[in-house]
Amino acid sequence: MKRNTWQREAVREALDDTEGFISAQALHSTLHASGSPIGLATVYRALGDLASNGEADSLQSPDGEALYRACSTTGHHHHLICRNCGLTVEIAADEVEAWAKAVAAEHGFTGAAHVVDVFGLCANCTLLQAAGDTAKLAAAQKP
Amino acid sequence: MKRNTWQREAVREALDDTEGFISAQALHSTLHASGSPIGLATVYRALGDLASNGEADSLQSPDGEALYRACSTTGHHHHLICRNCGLTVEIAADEVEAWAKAVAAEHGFTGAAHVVDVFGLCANCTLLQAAGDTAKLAAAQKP
DNA sequence: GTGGTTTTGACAATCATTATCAATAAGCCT
DNA sequence: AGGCTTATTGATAATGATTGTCAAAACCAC
Ligand SMILES: [Zn+2]
Ligand SMILES: [Zn+2]
Ligand SMILES: [Zn+2]
Ligand SMILES: [Zn+2]
Repeated sequence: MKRNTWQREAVREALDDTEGFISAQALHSTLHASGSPIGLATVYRALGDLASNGEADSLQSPDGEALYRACSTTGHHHHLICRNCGLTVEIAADEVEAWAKAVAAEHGFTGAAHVVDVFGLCANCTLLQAAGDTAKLAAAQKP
Repeated sequence: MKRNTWQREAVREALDDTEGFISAQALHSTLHASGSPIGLATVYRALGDLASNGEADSLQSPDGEALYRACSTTGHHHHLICRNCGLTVEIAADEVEAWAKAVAAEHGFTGAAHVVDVFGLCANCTLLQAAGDTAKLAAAQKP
């Protein structure tokens, strides 16, 4: 049977307190920084479980790292992510869902799943960059 | 200046001879198997260069491995990929391009790029699976 | 051909993630 | 509350992909 531990709850809360997507490593650092003695392997396991349960969304960063996020939207959706500060917007796109389904069917593919993410610079980070304010840009940068 | 070496050409040709997406490691194995003494680091570098030049497409596999492919379509496009045998179909989708651009603009994001891939079981692999022919399924499986 | 510069490749180093496995602690029963 | 069974934890080792290093080899313009 599945047991409730403070570790799992700590990971869930830390993820809730995080605005954008975050890696297992970074979340572990955050937890440690706030005094939690939770182990790294446990963070990996908890995040994996949350993702399986659908309580967290996960995606691969452009450089191949797995990132997680506790999304407010419960159903299937996609993300618009700032590549500097990590700010994330949840996007529902029935249009894209239909397209993905149609494309797979058209070519005889079954059991189709899709990966759809948009990465860019959010309005704020764009301003900072335009102003050449590298200091603030770096400060806003996600870990 | 950029120099021409048989190694780079070997990687380009090996990639051309590969039907679906392939990892650097797998391509290196393939090359070795066909008698080439090319080094692993060189394969990584060559694939990275090809991807930068736009001569190859790259994407992150669901488990975070970087995969490469020499696509016939020159322009921007996306992929429908069999998760068993690697069979890949190139897909142009103006609809999705427009959507991605609109979504980014709507939220004030700039310099937007997008990741759009569809994974599924191709018609052939679907048949094999339906027939419970695990042997052939495994045989068709990509390395 | 020669020489300056780029590229290669064996190997070490890094980084994320997973496997181990003994010690711990949840939940259940009494 | 105390004890038992077993899922869970966490320190650490192991794995696997990718990148860094740097001396030796290969290109190419002259
Ligand atoms: Zn931002
Ligand atoms: Zn979708
Ligand atoms: Zn297939
Ligand atoms: Zn596109």
